[in-house]
Amino acid sequence: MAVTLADVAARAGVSAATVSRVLNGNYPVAGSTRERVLRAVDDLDYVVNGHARALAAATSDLVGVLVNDVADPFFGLIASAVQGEISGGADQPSGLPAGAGKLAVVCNTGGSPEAELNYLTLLERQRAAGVVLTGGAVEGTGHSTAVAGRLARLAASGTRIVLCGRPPVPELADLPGAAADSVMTVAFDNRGGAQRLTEHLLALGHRTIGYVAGPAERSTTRHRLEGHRAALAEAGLAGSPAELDRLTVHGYYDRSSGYDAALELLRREPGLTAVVAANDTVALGVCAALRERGLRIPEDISVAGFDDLPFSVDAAPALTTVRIPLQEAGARAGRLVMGRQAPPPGGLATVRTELMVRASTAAPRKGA
Amino acid sequence: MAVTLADVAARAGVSAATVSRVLNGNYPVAGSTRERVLRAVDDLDYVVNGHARALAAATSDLVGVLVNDVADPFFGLIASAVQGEISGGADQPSGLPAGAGKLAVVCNTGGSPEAELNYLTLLERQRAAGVVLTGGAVEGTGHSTAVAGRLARLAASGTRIVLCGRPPVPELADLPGAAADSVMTVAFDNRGGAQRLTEHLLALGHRTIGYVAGPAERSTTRHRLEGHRAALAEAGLAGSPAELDRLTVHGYYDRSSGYDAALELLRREPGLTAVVAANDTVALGVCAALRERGLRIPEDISVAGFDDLPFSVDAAPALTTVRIPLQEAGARAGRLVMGRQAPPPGGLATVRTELMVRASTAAPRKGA
DNA sequence: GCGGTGGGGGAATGCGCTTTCTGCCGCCCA
DNA sequence: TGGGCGGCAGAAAGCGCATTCCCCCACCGC
Repeated sequence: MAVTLADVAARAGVSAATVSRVLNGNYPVAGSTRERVLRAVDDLDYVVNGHARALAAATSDLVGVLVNDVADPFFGLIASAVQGEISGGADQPSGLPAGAGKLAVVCNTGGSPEAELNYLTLLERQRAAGVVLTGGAVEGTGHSTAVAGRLARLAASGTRIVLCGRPPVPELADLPGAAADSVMTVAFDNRGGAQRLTEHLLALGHRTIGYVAGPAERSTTRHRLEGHRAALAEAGLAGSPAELDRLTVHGYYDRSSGYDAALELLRREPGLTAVVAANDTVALGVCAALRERGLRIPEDISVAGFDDLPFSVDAAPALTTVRIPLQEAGARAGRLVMGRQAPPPGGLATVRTELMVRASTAAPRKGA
Repeated sequence: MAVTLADVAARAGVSAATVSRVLNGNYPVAGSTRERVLRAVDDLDYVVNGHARALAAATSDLVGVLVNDVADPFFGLIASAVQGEISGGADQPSGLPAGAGKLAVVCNTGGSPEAELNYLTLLERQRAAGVVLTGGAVEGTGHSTAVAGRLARLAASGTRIVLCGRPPVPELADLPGAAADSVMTVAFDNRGGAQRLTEHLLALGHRTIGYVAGPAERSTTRHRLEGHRAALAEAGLAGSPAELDRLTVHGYYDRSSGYDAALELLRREPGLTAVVAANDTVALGVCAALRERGLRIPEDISVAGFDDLPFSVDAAPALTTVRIPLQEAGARAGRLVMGRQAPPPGGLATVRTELMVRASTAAPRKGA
């Protein structure tokens, strides 16, 4: 049915080996022969069988990209950037001949640890050339150990691993031989960003700041919360753990969680003058809830987000937030996973975050 | 290095064939034998080689999803939904045994026709089980013919094809044999939605309506524009082609295009009372430009978008737009491409769009 | 003119798995 | 008791390609 190498060889009057060599260009072939082969390939509309090639050459042109949810711009931006890098450099996905580009397999884990593990297995099955893990790690349970195990096996079999926006995995630091070098991390400075954000609020005069955190078991949640509390502590506002927890509500990284959390915070502390959200999406939910309660932003209450997603600047009002250069981070992860860029020292690179002060934060009202 | 079927067979004291049968469960194997094999698999941490399997069985667990840009929520939402369906049903991506789920290969074409073609070749190379093409088609050039050709070949080789948010390809209607049934379309009613949107504006009393269209050669752009003009014509406001074109500016589907286009429209027609944008993202850019010009929305000028992306409700003001059930459409496309749902009659399903009237549109000022 | 040399091409092997095609064994029925 | 049959398992033939090894044939130097 399908056209095979042998068909092309027959038509060009050469052996299959020669066709293979022409296609891969890794062996000298006379110009005239090459031309005949190429013409035959064209005539027959031949397309190599990737599986056969992968099997014979023990290589793969797949790179897995694990994300919590592609529909979330945070991950979409990263995935897009990774994809741009791995599919044949800066320009278009390479044509037939070159083919240095690889295919991105985007895996939606939905934030589920089991799904993450399953996808890792699927990728191992496909002998993926590389894997990019994005989003915060799930901590606490045995999950991180399980992931570490899978990653170790992947790394051992030559798969390059890049953690993007996720802390390094200690278990992977001391892998035998070259495997250790194939695990790299592009981390975000969540802690520092969160700290600067809260410092900004404190500088404006806020003293009663609510915090809408993400799911408790995620590293991203923890780091941002730590940064927030570090700022509080430095300002001498640490308070008791109970007090801190009273002004902290956990939820998911989505709009409705922000909405619910804002209501809850208001119930716990009507004197709130500012709310920091886990991310911009959550912040939008917070704003919606506050507005429905008749509060004006930022006159009555300030709101801040995180990530600086594209829509944040168009929100009402424009959101004060912390910018993470997601596309740059994703691009870098893509280059690393492709082996096109030297690994950073220690295999760890941390991308800076930047405070973006906009219209959703202001000094609290005098009365407050 | 890697553990193979033979290793497992040896450890279990059976032949490779038996191991294969246990793993695939497509042949009777005695319970005790199965158990021994399973234990060996577990002991050895065996993971099948997907390429070898694909080669031998002439099947693949890859499904390509072509999008213009994953970072764009429009495509992210669709991709996410498709992905959810193909990776093992409603729940998590199937574990090791079942394995009915497939992997989604998300391909960012960046809207480039060549990239689209290249990806199609790459997917053919991987003998993809299915391909979902999203986003409007590029019309006019020879591109659609080229795409039709590639799709025809894919379909002929058993790959299921689903066009999502893209008009049917006429050349593919009369493929020989079963191939015709493997091409399906989930279209969006862009035309109808656009028409209802403009009718809404007309009903409010607007008579001078600017239109910020997408790239001229895309089918989506054309359909929305047609709907818009159909509404105008029905209201007896058709005007001359020149007049229509004067109030139409083309750009990309991004924020900055909307920004620039709004300025241009204002220059051409200061008396504008409403602007319809190609999509919500563009509408945001339009709003930003208008606001900078000191115009209030909707008091001075109304703005409408399209798609009803998640952020639209949180924009300032909340955007009037046309909702496309993207996740449902994507999920349907996913089911179709997996063969889990019977193809719609004629292979064509059209998803309805719904007018969402919100705060960005209102009656024009009396003076205008 | 002869052995040497090296560029170019073919034959054959194997990658790891699926899948006939056989074949063995124990059981039932005549 | 013997022929058959059903339930299982093994042997082996590929799937389509990359690659190693080998060979052939100019062409060169002596």
